[in-house]
Amino acid sequence: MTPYNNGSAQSEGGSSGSSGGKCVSGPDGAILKKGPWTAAEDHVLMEYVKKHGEGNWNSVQKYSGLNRCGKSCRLRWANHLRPNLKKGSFTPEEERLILELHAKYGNKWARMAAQLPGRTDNEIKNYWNTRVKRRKRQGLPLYPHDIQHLSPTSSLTPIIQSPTTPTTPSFPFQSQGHVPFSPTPPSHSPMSSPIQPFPSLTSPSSFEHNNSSFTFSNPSSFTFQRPVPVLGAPVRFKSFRDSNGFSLQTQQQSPCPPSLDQYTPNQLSDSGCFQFPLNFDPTLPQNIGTHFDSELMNSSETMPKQESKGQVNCLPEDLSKLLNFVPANLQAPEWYSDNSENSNGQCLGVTDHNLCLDMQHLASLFPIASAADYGQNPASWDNLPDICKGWFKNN
DNA sequence: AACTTGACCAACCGCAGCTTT
DNA sequence: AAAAGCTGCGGTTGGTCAAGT
Repeated sequence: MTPYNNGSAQSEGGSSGSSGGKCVSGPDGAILKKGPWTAAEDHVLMEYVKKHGEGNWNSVQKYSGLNRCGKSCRLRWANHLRPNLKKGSFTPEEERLILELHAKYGNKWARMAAQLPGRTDNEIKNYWNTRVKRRKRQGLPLYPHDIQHLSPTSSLTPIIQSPTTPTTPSFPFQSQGHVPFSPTPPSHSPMSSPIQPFPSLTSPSSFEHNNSSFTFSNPSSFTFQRPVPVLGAPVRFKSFRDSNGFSLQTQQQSPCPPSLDQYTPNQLSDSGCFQFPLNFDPTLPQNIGTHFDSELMNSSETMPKQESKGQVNCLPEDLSKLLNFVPANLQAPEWYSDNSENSNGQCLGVTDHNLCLDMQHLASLFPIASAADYGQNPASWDNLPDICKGWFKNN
């Protein structure tokens, strides 16, 4: 019945389940369960995450008694249990976006998912593979004509491939002197590449840094090269401390969320959630956008990974100032709100959408409050763009 | 009604990259 | 510097269901 044999397969090998391989047995040799999750298991996992936050997936079994390997727990959480997940079929807008993103990035599902709030890489991947199959059978091109130009293989040759074959296009033009545009740039770990140059929030109206541009036309309108999007998943940032002493931690180091006591009352809402301390004006014109320049983006995407490492510790001071308003123990990726409508609705405009994602991305870098609060705080992280507007307004 | 096919979905696997020891 | 551990990503597999034959 179930494709996942709970006995035989697990007896093979002796993997601890803590590495990237099969989840066959726990650290103590206990047989780990595979296959579909039960409601009870879901509940246990939910409770665990509420209590300890995300990360430390290999501890789930240890502390919750759940007989699942860490990988399985992470996957279950990311794809099914985490708040704000959208269920159901993709909307036409989402489908369109997927096409565009795939034309740009290739099979970078996580990257695409980062730009589709509430959607998981797995969903997108499944959707795409299904689409590939269908289009192939129908003899249709993968991309509509108006999107094909985005594709690096804009030769308009239908990119029909086996669904099991990576659909990452090749780049026949690269040898023809075109600007290399890799849809599958070097894969960046969310936090290994995080460090696209951050803008200096008090800098002159514009500047360039390395190959990226950041323009700052007025305090409430700016563009910057979006960082490499990340999945709304826990980040690998173990810790970070800037020159001002700001520290950033994930649950990996601090499984139990620290108390909020250390924050001033105006940093915490009644519900204990963080609020931006400045005079936040929700009526501020929605004129903060990102300048989404694929070429610029590209240039950074191809940045050697080593660079990012060096940049981790050189956040501009002004950004650090901004970040200082964000409690280090806040623990909430962008989806930490049970109001999906709200979350999605805040990212309506195309440009704001990008910014929103970026800010959510940024937000996801910071662990938020007690995880028990998630779902009760629709205004915690999803409003980071607005938070920034408030910041700009007051600076 | 039984069978086939396609779409959708959930979950596993292996690998790679990063962090920690 | 190397090994071990952890996490995330992309590819793949296989079950379920609905529509078609």
